[in-house]
Amino acid sequence: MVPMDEQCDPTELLREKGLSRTAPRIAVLEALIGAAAPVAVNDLVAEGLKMDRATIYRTLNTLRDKRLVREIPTASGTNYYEIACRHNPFHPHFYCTCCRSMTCLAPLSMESVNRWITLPEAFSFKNLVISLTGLCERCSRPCSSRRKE
Amino acid sequence: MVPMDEQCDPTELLREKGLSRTAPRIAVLEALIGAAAPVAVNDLVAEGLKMDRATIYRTLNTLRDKRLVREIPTASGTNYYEIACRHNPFHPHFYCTCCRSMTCLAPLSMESVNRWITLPEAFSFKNLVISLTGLCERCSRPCSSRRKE
DNA sequence: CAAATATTTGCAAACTAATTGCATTTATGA
DNA sequence: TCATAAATGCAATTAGTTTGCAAATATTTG
Repeated sequence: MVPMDEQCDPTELLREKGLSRTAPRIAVLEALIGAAAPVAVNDLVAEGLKMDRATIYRTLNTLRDKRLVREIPTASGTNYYEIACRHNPFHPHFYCTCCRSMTCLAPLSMESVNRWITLPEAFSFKNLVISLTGLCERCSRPCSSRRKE
Repeated sequence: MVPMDEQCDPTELLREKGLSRTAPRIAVLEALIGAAAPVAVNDLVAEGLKMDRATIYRTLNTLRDKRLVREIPTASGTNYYEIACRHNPFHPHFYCTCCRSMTCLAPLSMESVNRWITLPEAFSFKNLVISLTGLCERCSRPCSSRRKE
């Protein structure tokens, strides 16, 4: 949960990036700022976001391009999104293939990442994703008899 | 490109994992062993794999579950696959959002990964993916005027 | 080695996530 | 406040992947 202070004020974030402040954009940013972990578009709708799915997708793409949100793909085909302000520094994620929830792991400094991962020159880097998959605490308990793919 | 020796013989790999040796499974394994980088199902078909797409997807899922192949998701919604024998140790990938090609980066020892990424106990780990996105060498050249998303 | 059983494949249809075209609405800047 | 550019909603579409079921293939058993 990211505290909503001046660094994470939707209106301010949009202004800084030169994006127009529309109701949908502010609503999406607020939802992401209030989320405890990355969410999928379905989650946003389920949580009551009252706008067309196409608008949500377009908004998320815009915010991702401006680096206001991070996009985390999963092999199930669903992308997850989280706010990318300085109060939510880069970190790996854990995706539970059973309940399809995402958990944030401990933040990782970019220096340590750069120490281990080197990109050939001439490649222009844009984004990094580190994700683990498996079963979360709840779903790995023996009693739970759900999808274990 | 992985040399096709005894460690990477499709028939042998299937036997070790207790999977029946069917023509489609062998063909998919051969295609992956011969690939220089992770491929998507579309690539396999384009390269001449003569089997139903449903069978390719089912086969890849089976091989992934048995840890014979690694599955690498992308935010574009397409999954990529690579062989996971000992001649192809774990490594991060670079995905070019322009030409949609994947490049393998330098291998990373699991010890170093474990030094930086810790998973809470009670989570059962199954898979790790580290991927960078951006533009590859070719697509980042100024003359190329294609998708730069 | 042949028959019985279990597994896998191909085909068609279905499903999910995400994108797109276009008319309408909303935000911005003079 | 008005003119212009940008963003939204709706409906339709695309792309990737999965699923049910009958036919084919592999494995097991006698």
